[in-house]
Amino acid sequence: MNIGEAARASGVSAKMIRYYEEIGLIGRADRSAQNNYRSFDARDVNELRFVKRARSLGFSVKEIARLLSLWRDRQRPSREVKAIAERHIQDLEARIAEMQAMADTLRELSRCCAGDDRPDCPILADLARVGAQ
Amino acid sequence: MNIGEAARASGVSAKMIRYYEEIGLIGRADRSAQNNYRSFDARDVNELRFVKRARSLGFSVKEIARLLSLWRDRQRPSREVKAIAERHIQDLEARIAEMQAMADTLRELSRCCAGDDRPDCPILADLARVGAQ
DNA sequence: GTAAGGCTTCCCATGATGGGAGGGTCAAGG
DNA sequence: CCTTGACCCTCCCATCATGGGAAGCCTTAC
Repeated sequence: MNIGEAARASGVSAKMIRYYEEIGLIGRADRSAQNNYRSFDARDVNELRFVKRARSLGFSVKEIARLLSLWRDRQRPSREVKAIAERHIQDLEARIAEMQAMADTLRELSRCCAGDDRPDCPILADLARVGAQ
Repeated sequence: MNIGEAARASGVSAKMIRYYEEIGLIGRADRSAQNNYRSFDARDVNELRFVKRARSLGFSVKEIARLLSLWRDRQRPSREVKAIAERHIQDLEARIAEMQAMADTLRELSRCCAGDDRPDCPILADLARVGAQ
């Protein structure tokens, strides 16, 4: 299977497959001796799908590297996997809370803004406010 | 006022002040003829505080450029400011929803994971799952 | 034989931020 | 007068994951 087909089968772009290989997230693919094309098998595609799914859950490449190695290790303690997941959940929750606070503030400011032809604007007034940053 | 003092007064790092100047978000600061140091006044600091506050609400530099120009324009229609804010709120909401979905999925997987010495792990099982990406 | 499409590598850009090197400037104190 | 420390300057590099695009080789089909 060439890289294009592996990309289609896994949902990871050819560009990203090469990148993941370069940074060592996935192993170096075999090469055809004739044309130097990368060659993938079903195992590789499964690995790429794993990466794809983990990315879609927001894991960083670094976290995925760890998850992949735990996945390969039949003796892994599930504790370690769970710990990575929990840490990531906390990270997501923190970022969500931060953005939620931004959105709440903005909704309130927007609610108070007439949004017409007049120049008076509580949104700008808030941004220009001297106090609390 | 030198850049260090302006940084302290505005909460924007000296590094970022130079960057904002370079990309044209703020005007080029006057320079002392003697030593070529940038020179800031209260007006500049107010502008930097505006930028700082807008960044803390998650606006991109591009959006802030627009907000700054509306702020300077006494004839601005508040409609335009509100439109920018509303778009940004929607953007935030979309990103929050996305991260919320990730967190929900992960919480469920984590809840089902024993997190002990045994290798069985529904989190890895989900990542390795062949179906729906 | 040629055209299309796939593969290769290499370089560049993104967005906002920080780190650090190498070198000029200034003020205070010995 | 000289040193020291605290500024300031510019320039380059790194982050993180992703895509764009160029130049060039290979293969397949017509």
